[in-house]
Parts: sequence; structure tokens; C-alpha cells
Amino acid sequence: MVKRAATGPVLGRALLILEAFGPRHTTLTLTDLARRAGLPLSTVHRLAGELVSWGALERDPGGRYSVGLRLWEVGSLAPRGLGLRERALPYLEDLSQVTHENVQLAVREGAEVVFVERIAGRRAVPVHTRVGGRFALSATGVGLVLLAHAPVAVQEEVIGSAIERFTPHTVTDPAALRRLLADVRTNGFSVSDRQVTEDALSVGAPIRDAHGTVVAAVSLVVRYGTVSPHALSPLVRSSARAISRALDTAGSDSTKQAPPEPLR
Amino acid sequence: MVKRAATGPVLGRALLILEAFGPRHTTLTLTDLARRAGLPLSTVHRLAGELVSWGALERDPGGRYSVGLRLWEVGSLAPRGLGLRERALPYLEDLSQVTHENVQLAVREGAEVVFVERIAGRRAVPVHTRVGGRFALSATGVGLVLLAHAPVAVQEEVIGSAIERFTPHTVTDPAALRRLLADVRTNGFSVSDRQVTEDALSVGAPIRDAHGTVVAAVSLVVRYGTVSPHALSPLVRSSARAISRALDTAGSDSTKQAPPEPLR
DNA sequence: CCTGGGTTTCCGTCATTCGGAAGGAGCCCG
DNA sequence: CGGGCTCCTTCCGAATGACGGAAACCCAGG
Repeated sequence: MVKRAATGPVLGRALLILEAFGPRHTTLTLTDLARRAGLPLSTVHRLAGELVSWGALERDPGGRYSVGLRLWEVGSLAPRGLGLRERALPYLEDLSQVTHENVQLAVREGAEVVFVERIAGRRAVPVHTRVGGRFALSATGVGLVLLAHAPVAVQEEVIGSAIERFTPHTVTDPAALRRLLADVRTNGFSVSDRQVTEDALSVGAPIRDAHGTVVAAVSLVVRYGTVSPHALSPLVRSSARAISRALDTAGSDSTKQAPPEPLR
Repeated sequence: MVKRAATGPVLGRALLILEAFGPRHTTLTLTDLARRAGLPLSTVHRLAGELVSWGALERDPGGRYSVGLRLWEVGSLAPRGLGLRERALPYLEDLSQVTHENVQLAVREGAEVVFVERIAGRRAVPVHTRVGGRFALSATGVGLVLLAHAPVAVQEEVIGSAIERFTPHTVTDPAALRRLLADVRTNGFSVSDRQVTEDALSVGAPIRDAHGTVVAAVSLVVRYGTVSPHALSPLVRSSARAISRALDTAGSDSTKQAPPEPLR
């Protein structure tokens, strides 16, 4: 069994409160907070008060709560968050300048992708990606890369459960997905052909740490039909390798680089 | 006296643990964590375990702790963090493209500036600014703007306590600082003339919300002597106003209406 | 084999959290 | 102007979960 939370009441509830916030709900009233967290009002009132006094949450003049700057600061210390973003950004910008297309940088968290950075091309296909947002592993360019190199347990989890379909082109057949992942591993890049939206195609490549473990992925997202995947893959792959190299050399704050492996 | 922590033991300690991380200490061993947080080992072990199980912290194979991606995700929901950054970014990039100098975006937290975004010009003066990092209010371009428009209590706090000196040009005299702040308010922009380093000068301007309250500041940082402040101020000011406008339209509902959240 | 660093587990004591309920503060509508 | 609404804040006694010293554990390295 790996599911059990193992969290005491206090912390557990405090974290439930943090979880209540989301992209669609960045500021919440106390009552909403309690409702969304599934906790009694007075409990939320007390805990939220403590969180505010530290700066994890903030209250606007109307009394509504939002995530505090202080929490953002701490969050920005996450090696797989801002740390990664900072090191990769120059290369992502190069990609952006050269292609004028959407560039994405993402890591895997559990059975989902989390987008760490996104540079939107001016006249590129609109992509509904939010920095800090999550998405299914099996459909996007970055997702396919991360899934292909994920521990087998994760792959099986994803393949085993029903795969969400976004377009007629979304690969939902387990066998087909397995083949796709194998291709990603042998080719060194992924292609998501209109799997998320009818008009977009993305090409992703793996970013590795000093040990060769895949820790992140980059991708270019282009309008379907305008560019061939084969034209993009060398570009994406070489950028991914450049970023990988940048990660190696920049590992200054520790004696040895170790691959981050989130557990559940 | 400002305000007592008002935090129960559990949460308080958990937050102390989070505080133990910093730019120079992104990954810590359990013992370090305990030492830096000033807590007994077993306590930290227990609490950190809970935090890990939720994803607020992560452990690498070596058992060392770092800030978890999950916390970064939640942090990215902070309106004054990523929210602000996202809306301002296009304008910051324009500034960067036009001038090829360093562009900074910051907000005030207590008696310090917190940098929310920084775009480094290729061949611009090196600036030691880190996104998510803090700095004294009284010296930088952004800091002067934020201080000039801060509540009087904050201004007095800063002016009252000893002002840190970075260069011979740093303004540390209370009266002089007061005059400087008054200038900032009347001129609508600030100039930090070699106050942080001998070779840098920065010009900052205020960003306001729908109510006219100053909520953030932008600045350009250039090498001293290359450009006159007067040449920069119109540019910085107009960018600041553009960003202010972008904040208004983007759904800053005061206390009136139900939040019409724009999705994409 | 032993020494020393960090890590994990245990468990009796007792300080802290819990949350229902009651009291305010606005706001809208008739 | 008053009654009803929703949302916010404060209180306090019961009992539950937190606390952390101490001891076992697990390596490396000498």
C-alpha cells in the first residue's frame, strides 16, 4: 500500500487549505476555502490565520485569501521548478527566437506532466498551457518523452487506466501507446500528432541529468501541417542536449548530483 | 512592536522547516535541516516526513531534502508572484528588446524588495539579482519606488533603523533619503545612482492597481555613465503605466462583482 | 572490528488542537 | 426600517494528537 497519507491533523489540514487554491481559484473567501478544503469553518479560520501570519497566504482588503508571496519565494527554491527553469531559459529562448513557435519545458510529477516554463510564439498556435499547470502524461510531446523514460510502474499505471481522449487522433490503445513509447526511446524524440488539439503537433526531447536519468523534457508546438516533425526533431534534440549539459556543469550546491525521484 | 507570530507549534515548526531553505541551501540533509530550523532532530524527521508525503518537500536517493515541485506549483498561484509576472512579461520583454539592458520587476514584502522577474541584457552590467530573492528597500531603483509609496509605518521603520551601505554613494542619511523619496513621488520615477554597486545606475517606476495603489515596480539597470537617467525615465515610466493598465483589464475586481475568471 | 556521522523508530507525558455554537457585521429586499 | 441572508470572528472544555529524549540502526572509513 502506498496510498496512505501519513499526515497528522494539523499539517494535513493546512495542506488541504493550500490545495484548495487552483488556477481557476486564485483568491477565495473563507467560506469557499472551507468548502473546498472540506473542513469546518472555524478550523479553517484558525489555520488560515496562522498561514497568513507567516505569509503563506495573504488577505486582500475584502478579506479574501490568496497564496502569499512568501510561499512563492520558498517554492522558487524547488530545484525542479525555478532552478531548472533558470538554467534552461537561455536555450528555450534561442529555440523561440529561431522558430517563433511555442516552446515548452516540463517535468513529471507522479502520473502527470507539470509545465515549468512556456514561451508563446507571437503568431503560433494557441496552446492552453499554464506555467505550474498539470496535464496528462500520454498526450503531449513532453509527456510522451517523460512517460517513455518513467519507471515501469508509472508507465503501467498510465497504460493500465483508461487513457483520456482529446481528439480522434489521441492514442488510447495500450498496445499502440507502448509502441509509441518504444519509438520515443529509440529515436530520442517524441511526436504528438494532433493528440491534444486538432491543429497542433509537438515534438519533444529528453533532458538528462549527470547520471543520464531523464529529468525533464523540452518541446516545440507547431500548427499541424506547417512543418514536418523531421525538420524539428534535430533542433529540439540539440537544445535538449545543450540544456542537459548546462544542468551538469551548474551543479554547484552539492557534492554529487543525484536524480530527483518523487515518491507517492 | 510589530506583530507576534501567533502560530501553533505544529504549523510553526513546519514553516520553520520551509524557512531553512534558501538560495544558498536548496538541498539539505536532515541534520542540517534540524540545525537550521533550530528544532530537535526527531521533530524535524516527523514533520519533514509529512511534508514529503504531500510533496511540499522531496528527498533525493541520498536522503537529502529539497523543496518539492508541489510547493512550487502552489506558490505559482500567488497573485503577486507568477500572476504579476505573467501579465507584465510582454512589456518587460519589449523594454529588454529596445534597450538590451537589465530589466527588473519587483514587489515589496515587509521592509524588503522581492524580485519577481529579471531579464538580463546580454552585454549589460552584471546584476546580482535572483528571481525570488530579497534585497534592501532603500538602495535599488525598484526599492526606492516601493519605499516611496509604502505606508508611512514602513518608511519610518526603514529610515529609523541603520541603513545598510553598499558603496560610497549609498544614501544612508535619513534626511537625504526622505528628500529622495519625496522626489520619487513628485517625479514619478526613481534613480538609484551607484547605490548598490559602483558601476550601476537604475531607474524605476511604479506600477499601480485599479485603485491607484502602488503594487509593484519596474526598473532598468544600466552601466553608470553610458546613459542619462533622463533618457531612460520616459521609457520606464511608460512601460510601468502599460503594465498597470494590463493589470486593470485582467480582472482585478475590487469588491464589487463575482469574479469573472477568464479561462483559455 | 570499531568509531562517528547521520537516520529511523519508540513511547509515556502533557500541551494543543478541535469545532460546535453563539455573537457580529454587512447587504439586500420588501 | 426591520427581518433575513451570508459570511466572518471569537470562545472554551474535552480528548486527541504532538513532543522529543533516548536508544537502536545503518553505513563508510580507518
